[in-house]
Amino acid sequence: MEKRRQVKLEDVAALAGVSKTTVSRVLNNRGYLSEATKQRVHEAMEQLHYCPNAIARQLFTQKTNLVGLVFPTVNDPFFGQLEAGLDECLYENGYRTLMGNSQNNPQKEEQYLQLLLNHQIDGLIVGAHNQAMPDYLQTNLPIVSIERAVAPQIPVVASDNYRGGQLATQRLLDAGCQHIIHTNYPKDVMTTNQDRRKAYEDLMSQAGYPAITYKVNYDTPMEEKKAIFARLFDEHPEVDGIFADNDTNARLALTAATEAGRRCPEDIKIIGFDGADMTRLLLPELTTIQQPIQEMAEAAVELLKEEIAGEPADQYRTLPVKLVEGTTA
Amino acid sequence: MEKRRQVKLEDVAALAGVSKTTVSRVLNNRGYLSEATKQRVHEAMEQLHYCPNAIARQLFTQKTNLVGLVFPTVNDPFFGQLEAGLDECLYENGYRTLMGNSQNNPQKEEQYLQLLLNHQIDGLIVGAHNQAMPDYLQTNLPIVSIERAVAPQIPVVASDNYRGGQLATQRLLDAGCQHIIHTNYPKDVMTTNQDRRKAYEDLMSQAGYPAITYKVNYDTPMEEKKAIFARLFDEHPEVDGIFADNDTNARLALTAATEAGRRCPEDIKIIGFDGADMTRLLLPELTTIQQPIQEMAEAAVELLKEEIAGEPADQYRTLPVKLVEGTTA
DNA sequence: ATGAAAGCGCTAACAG
DNA sequence: CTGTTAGCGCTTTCAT
Repeated sequence: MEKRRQVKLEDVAALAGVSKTTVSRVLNNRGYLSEATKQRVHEAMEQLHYCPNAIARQLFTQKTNLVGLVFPTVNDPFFGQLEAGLDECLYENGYRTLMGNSQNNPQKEEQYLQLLLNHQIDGLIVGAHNQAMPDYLQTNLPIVSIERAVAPQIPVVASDNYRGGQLATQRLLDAGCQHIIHTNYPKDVMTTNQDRRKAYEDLMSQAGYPAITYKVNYDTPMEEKKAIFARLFDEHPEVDGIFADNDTNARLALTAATEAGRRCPEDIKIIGFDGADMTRLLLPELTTIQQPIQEMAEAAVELLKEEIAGEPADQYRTLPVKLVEGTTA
Repeated sequence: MEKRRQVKLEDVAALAGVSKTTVSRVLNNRGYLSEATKQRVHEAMEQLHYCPNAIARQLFTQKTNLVGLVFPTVNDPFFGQLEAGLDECLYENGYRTLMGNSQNNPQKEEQYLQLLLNHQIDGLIVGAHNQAMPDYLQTNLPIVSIERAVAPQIPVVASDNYRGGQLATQRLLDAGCQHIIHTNYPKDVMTTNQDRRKAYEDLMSQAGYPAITYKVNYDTPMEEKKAIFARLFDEHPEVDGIFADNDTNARLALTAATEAGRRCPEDIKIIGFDGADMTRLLLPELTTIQQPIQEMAEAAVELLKEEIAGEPADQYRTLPVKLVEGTTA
């Protein structure tokens, strides 16, 4: 191992003609110090280009100022915006962000968790969507979950998914749709997306229509997803409305509809869910239910801070959604 | 500071009736060990739920297995896919990823860099696009740059931007466009995007047409960007082709064109740059120049590994681009 | 207002 | 094959 000799506290102390303690005090601005020594120490630091070694400090304080993020992937309009928001909030609160793309692979999620724990992170924000329930509980690490019911004692930040499902379904019903199909995760995946389904089913039932949900898992390969939507139009030629549980699926539905010879919104109306900035930019014509992503990020960091401070955090924080107008529904 | 008493090496040693050294040896699978002790130590670890403290190890080895990523934001089709790819490659090579969204703010970039250095990261991959040249050079940290000329001695991974610019411009010329306008960063921003402009200018010059480039900086607020494109159609009603330096700008051009009453591709042809998966999914009709994002990520990690290993890394790695067909050009 | 010394948890000479 | 010892760079009692 190469010994890249680093400038350390001791060197600064030697140059300034004081003890390590004093330099440490200057560094942390703690305790009584004469202006004169402060000055001298600062000069010595400058001169040596001193850069404190966070690792050594961490070893002592048992604090890393590192927060892990475990989500399926950052390459997604929703998760990308969310993680960017989280990173920003965390940064403002003095934390650095450790990325963990689980790719919806439970095994990889476990591994990541283990690695992040090894790194002695101060906290964890999770939003991966898996069947399996990871051993997050084994540890007493501060954790916040986003849009996922992980375990009873772990706080969850979520948008008002049920309300969103209502808004979406009602919109299609109001537009005169009678054969509305929904897409969502398999029922055993523990995400709050399931509340969107619940609302859909409730409203369809009230309206006296059958509820039909096509399973589209997050990590289903793209080609397979496309096939599912093609099949949807095949199996249900009567469909005149689609409520997709996220915007990328809505886009696939739109493409499949066009390929099946339907015009949107004349023949079929489509509404999505998420309303991330990038989707709004690239596909502004999509009508969708928008989640307050930035606020969710802020709420999550807020809750995490409370947990880290040892305060009893709220168990659940629900944020409002809204319908944004496009031309597809 | 709360003393959450952690199980440590010493406890395991005590329980197993051996020395710390032996436990350390078992942990790292180093040196000669009898099967019997190995067994006993493993049992003790199990029993105590021992989890090695990476910080302590890092302090000794001077290695953190942490690599910092400094890009404008992860909330972008190109950067999102790139960072996801980088994270995956780094993970496979035993590194964890530290996120650093500089938001194209030179000051924030400096801060991030400083913080990452404090965290004793093993390497850095940068791709922020700023005017200012940060003090990356002060340090002898292994660094790789993506799509940005940072400094002479820092390796750069880039796609063949000049070729991409040629492909795009030629495509528009072939389609009969005579008034092609380009968008790009201001000239003082040190990104390889400038090569796209160069190719455009060269081909336009060859064809005997004037080259007109509208400045659209990455961090220009969205509303302002929209205004720029509206103005473009105002100032150049004769425009019949747009070569945008990235896909989101191409989307803005498309919207502005529609709002100006032009049909695409009948009245105006538009071609973008990047071809990220998310853009392909959400806006498949866009004709664009596709960068091999995954390969770029792999190449960057490859180069970084070489640097970390102390091998002399190549100074430049250029990867091929290709035109992907849409209906806008 | 400043310093000496102990120790955070782990690893690696060097002995035995 | 295993243990003793010193030390990675920093912080903090406890003295003075």
